[in-house]
Amino acid sequence: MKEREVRRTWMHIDMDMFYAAVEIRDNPSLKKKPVAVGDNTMITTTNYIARKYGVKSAMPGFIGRKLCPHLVFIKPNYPKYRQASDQFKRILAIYDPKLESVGLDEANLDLTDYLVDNKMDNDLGKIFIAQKIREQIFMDMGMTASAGIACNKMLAKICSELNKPNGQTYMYNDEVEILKFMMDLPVRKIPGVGKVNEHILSGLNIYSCKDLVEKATEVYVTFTEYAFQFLVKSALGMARVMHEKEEGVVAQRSMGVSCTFRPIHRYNQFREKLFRLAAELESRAHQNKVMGKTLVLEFKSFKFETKIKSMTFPHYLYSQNQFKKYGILLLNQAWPIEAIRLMGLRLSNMRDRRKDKGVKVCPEVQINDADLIEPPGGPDGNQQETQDQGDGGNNQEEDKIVFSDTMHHPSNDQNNANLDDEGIEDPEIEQKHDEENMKHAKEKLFKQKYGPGEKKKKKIKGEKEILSENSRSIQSWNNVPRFHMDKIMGKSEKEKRQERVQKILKKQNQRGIESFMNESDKYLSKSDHFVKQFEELSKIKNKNDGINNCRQIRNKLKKKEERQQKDIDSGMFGVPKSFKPI
DNA sequence: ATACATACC
DNA sequence: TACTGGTATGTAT
Repeated sequence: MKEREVRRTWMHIDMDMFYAAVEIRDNPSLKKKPVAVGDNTMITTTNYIARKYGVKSAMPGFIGRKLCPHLVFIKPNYPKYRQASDQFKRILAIYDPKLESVGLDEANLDLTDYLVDNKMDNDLGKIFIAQKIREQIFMDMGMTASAGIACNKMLAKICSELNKPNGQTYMYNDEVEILKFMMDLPVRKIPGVGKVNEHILSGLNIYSCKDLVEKATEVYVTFTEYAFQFLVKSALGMARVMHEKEEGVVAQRSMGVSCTFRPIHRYNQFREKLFRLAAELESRAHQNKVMGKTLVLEFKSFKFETKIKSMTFPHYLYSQNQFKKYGILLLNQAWPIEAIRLMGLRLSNMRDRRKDKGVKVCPEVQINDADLIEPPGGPDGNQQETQDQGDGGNNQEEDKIVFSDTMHHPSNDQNNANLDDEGIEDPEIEQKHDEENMKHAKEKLFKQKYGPGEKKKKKIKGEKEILSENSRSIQSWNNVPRFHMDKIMGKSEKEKRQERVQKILKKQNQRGIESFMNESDKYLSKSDHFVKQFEELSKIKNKNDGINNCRQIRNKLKKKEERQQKDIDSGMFGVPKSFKPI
């Protein structure tokens, strides 16, 4: 990554309580009432009156009602919000045609070009233009928005939160200002640092961005290179300054559907859900004119544990029958499964169907009785009941109805008639592709059962050093911070790392750290201090020390979690004990 | 390539 | 009674 870049201007703009605002606009009598968009199970948005009662988004509706008995619930109307969102984005596109949207109510704009073209590339111009955009939104839509203006996306986003609702915050493009601001900022405010990573950092006694920079060595040893760079750079207020995508169209990488229901456990029920999802996924894939090579089946158990089965095929899939047929393979692979409350089906490894005349396309397959045979393991996932009891007993029939109801070939769909002229190959080839896909799948399943015939050579993976431009977050650690001591024990590895530390300091963060040091006036020399700390840590020759350190942190986290669990169990937060599933 | 975890709205 | 759903992407194996 380059050095700190302060010459560009980004604005992050965010509609205030978007869904609720749309509803209030359409029904002004709601204006003075506490409003929640959502239902009894989940609230998606609330207005500021409801927020005064502590009713917030992502809160179950029944708790919201408890906190605020006269809360007005409104059923979400997503098409309406999408329409409003389009209008919002049309206004923004005047200022940056390449704007990046985040959900329906947020966007990142690179205002640099607009400001330069209009000879407004100065502090006043930037403040003025953000004001103007917000006014235009208010005039056209009757809704307010909040904005943050700064030299990069991350800072702009953080700033947009500071003056809500109907306000804006401008951050000067000045390194000292930025560092001053960042130092007191809790790490959680870094977009990409969520609950878990906040937790892990707290285990290292890191709470503010200042802590993060001061304890960079610990972070370096605890996290991967990639995450380390992300965290330290973010703490210094550095983030990407260029657009993620070159031109217009966003290349969506995966597409999926899922639904939540009362727990089910019978094979027939599973298959029924799968078939519904397949039909839904087909229509989505169709609308977006995409096909995909990888199919992912997701289950969420009654205990809220998520399981995933996925398979990549040699040929592209696009129709519900394909999703059903290959989805069954995934289902059978996972069977038996304990009772679940959610199932999802996702297509990834996607391509645009229209552009792929010569591409390998899986044919419209037929589903026959053989595909509907239950796998070994019985009709129940983990239950002992007999099949005739409960609401799932008659599912064989239900499946057939659902199946035939929704089954149709894409070519029957008038909207998409043109697709088939371009995308589909002749039936013989299609047949061949289906056979190849099946063969592929069977080989996979066989290998999985009996093990691979030949061991693959293990590839030595180079560590990811470059922070990808569109990355937002550090990802999973299995809930436990990993000490990578084993990696740095090897002499050459250690040397390499020390070199990297020097390099990071000299080439990337030096200016940032320098300013930081001047501010805090705590250290004599930036790199000396850093390297010294690193050497101290590297002295831990015994791997067990590293593991013990890791254990300490893990125990800390565990205890904290237990305490929180106790609070929940004891009925704090107004959450009934029965709320936690088993 | 597969499975899983985290994050964001 | 009752804690979403969709997309993206890092990490481990």
